[in-house]
Amino acid sequence: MNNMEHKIPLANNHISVDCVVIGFDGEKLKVLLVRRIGEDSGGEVFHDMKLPGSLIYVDEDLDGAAMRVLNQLTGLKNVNLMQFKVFSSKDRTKNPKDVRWLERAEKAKVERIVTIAYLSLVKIDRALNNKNLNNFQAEWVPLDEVKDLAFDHNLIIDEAMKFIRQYVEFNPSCLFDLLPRKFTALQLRMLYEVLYGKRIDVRNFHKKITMMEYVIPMDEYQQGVSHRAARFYKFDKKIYNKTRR
Amino acid sequence: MNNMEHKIPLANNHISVDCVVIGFDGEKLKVLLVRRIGEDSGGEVFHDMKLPGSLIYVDEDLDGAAMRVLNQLTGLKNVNLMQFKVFSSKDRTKNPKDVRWLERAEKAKVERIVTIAYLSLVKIDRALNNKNLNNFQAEWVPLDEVKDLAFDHNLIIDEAMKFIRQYVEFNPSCLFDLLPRKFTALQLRMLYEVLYGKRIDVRNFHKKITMMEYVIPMDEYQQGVSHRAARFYKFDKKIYNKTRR
DNA sequence: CCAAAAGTGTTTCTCATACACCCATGT
DNA sequence: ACATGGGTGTATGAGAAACACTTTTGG
Repeated sequence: MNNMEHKIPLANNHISVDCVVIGFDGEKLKVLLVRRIGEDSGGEVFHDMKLPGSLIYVDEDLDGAAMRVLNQLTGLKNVNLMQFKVFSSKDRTKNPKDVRWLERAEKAKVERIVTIAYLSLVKIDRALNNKNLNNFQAEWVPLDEVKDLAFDHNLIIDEAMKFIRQYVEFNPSCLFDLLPRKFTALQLRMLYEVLYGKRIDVRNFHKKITMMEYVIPMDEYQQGVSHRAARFYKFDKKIYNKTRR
Repeated sequence: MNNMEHKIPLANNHISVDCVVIGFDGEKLKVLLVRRIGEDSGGEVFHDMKLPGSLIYVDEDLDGAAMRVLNQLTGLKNVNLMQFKVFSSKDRTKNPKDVRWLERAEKAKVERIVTIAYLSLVKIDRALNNKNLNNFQAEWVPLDEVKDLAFDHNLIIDEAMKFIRQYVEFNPSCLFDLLPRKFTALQLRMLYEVLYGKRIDVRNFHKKITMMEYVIPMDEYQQGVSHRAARFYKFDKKIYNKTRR
């Protein structure tokens, strides 16, 4: 691929995808993790968590592999998957726990795995209670309760969050991927607050919503709440796309 | 790497890095390309251009490989290299020209090459007239004169430009990587104009410069120009880093 | 003195921020 | 009636944008 001097190219690389799937429950951001069962050096069984991921197969490209992982897990299709970073450090597989687990899982010695990290923002209610979540022992874990994960998956999540914050600025529509189809102003505001880690003034926020022509106030209100019912809003993708040209 | 059903993982992947090296000559953006010599289906020799790149070697990670490519070519060290996107589509190596060239260059059948694209912004004057540029038959090509390149390298350059525009917003200091150490207001303005593809009002721009505390006016002026001499400015990284906390 | 580019101020508008009270509903 | 969260308007300041003329220098 180059006309430089030739040394030994790295053959037999392993390429994987890992998916950071983020949901929002109206209060907190959650990440979708799958359970991993392994044995430590003393032969003791341990449980921990990891990001859903997979090596890539011969008949698919990276986007396809990420899509497959996400679909198997959540049953969701047509979600927006964004490739946001590659992790290729040699010591991402240096932990003996991880090495042992890998060699059992892949039945081969693994030198290094280059992983392409994907981010997806999903409606947590649509991806919840799916039987596949049980099959894969998957769980929604609040971001602030994520423990030590396999490999460098904690790092990958951190980078994903940095990416989202930047991405939202340029493409605010992705926020609505996290919210139910009908949502209240409070939900949207909480989402902003939790993403940027600071409080937002309620009145200014209502003005902001009013100025977003693609956030449509509905004639529908909350029901059965023990206080004034909040109005529902919906996101209009067509209007959004128009106003963004 | 996963606990999903197992199909055949893709072994023997090839992983490469490709570097989009951008320079600015005071008027236009240029990209560093290397010449490629191949044979078409009729056995005729053809010349075209490609991005500098390389497969990765066993003893290096991706950032290291990108660094090596850039250093061999330009002699530059300690430049800021940003990994900005992965290209993994199967048909990025579908052009018969490219297939033939690859098989000759790598002396093996190549199914697919996943490439990690890097972006680097450099001072064109420091990386010009380097003897290595001749050794590798490298050339600075104005962005608007780039012809059909090997593989999907045109696409990679397009994506690189999108990336820069976003990146500048968050990290304006990278603009000064493109300019000489001493630069005029015009040069800086042209850089903005060419990046965003629109004209900027001169007076407003001077105000903008004044407000950027990290752009220091010098007591030095242009010499030997047939009109009023422009003042030189310099970029102060220390001040920049302070004002960004 | 002419050509060519450098440099300079004021006004206007938009947008972000700060801030406090009344409204609707269920218990 | 009260507790709970929903919803509203105004005033201020900062930064972006529009706009035209004078200055310096070499030829």
